[in-house]
Amino acid sequence: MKPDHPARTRECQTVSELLSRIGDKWSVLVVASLGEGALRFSALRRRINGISQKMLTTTLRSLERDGFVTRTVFPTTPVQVEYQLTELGRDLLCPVGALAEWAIRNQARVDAAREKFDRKNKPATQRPAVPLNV
Amino acid sequence: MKPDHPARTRECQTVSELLSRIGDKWSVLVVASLGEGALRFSALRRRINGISQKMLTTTLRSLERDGFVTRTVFPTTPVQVEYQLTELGRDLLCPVGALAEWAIRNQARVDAAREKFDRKNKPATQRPAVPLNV
DNA sequence: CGGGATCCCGACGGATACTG
DNA sequence: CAGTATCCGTCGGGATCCCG
Repeated sequence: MKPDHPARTRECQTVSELLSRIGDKWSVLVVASLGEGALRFSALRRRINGISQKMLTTTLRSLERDGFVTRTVFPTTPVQVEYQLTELGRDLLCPVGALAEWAIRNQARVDAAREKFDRKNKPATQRPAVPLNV
Repeated sequence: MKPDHPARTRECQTVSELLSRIGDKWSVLVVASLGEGALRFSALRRRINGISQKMLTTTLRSLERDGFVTRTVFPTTPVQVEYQLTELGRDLLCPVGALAEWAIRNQARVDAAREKFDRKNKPATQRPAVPLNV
């Protein structure tokens, strides 16, 4: 296939769309947390550490919709809800894991590049912190 | 390392942060477009197809800051600016490519899951399309 | 040509309160 | 316990105009 083949563009958009979904603030953390086994709502929330219950719900719904997790309700009192990766979800963990390794290995390089860029271009972007008491 | 080792959490956050950056609307498309060689601003904009000049600028600045692309200005009249992947940027293309392949291979599965979910849960979320001429 | 500066709007996401 | 509902601020991102 030619580098600038039309289909190439569509494929990139497909990737873009996937990244738009799992590239949000919490999806990857949720999927990774479920990577080692099923978890209940509260357990997930405790494990993820900064997530609000609203965003956990939203994220789980989205992942369920896309077929990455299943949601099982146990009609106890009070209710228990268990979340678990589907086979598609576990499958997704592979390429995401590769990206994860890359991110961990190259984090220092990115940080260094960023510092260098900031030092060079915008030493003046510093906030006055407090504009005094006018 | 234990599955719930504290460092595990930090690593996931690192991955989350990377995804937050390249998971935006255009970064991957830009990086992919530059994957086959350097391009000028206008060429990039023509190639990407729906991007505004503001977002192309913003995205390129961000990628430059993180050390993924270089920006070279040719002081002709009018100016020419060429963008090119760094070694870090080309390196990033590997895991992203893996994710890309996954997205392309499993697109149908995700779409199917989504349709199924929507049919089951929300047949009423359909928009009125056009609210008539009030 | 390659942007910078503004305006504007909708989506994302946090905080809080309430419910089955 | 596992949400839903509401309010609200922030930010992404498009449109438009201008500039060296």
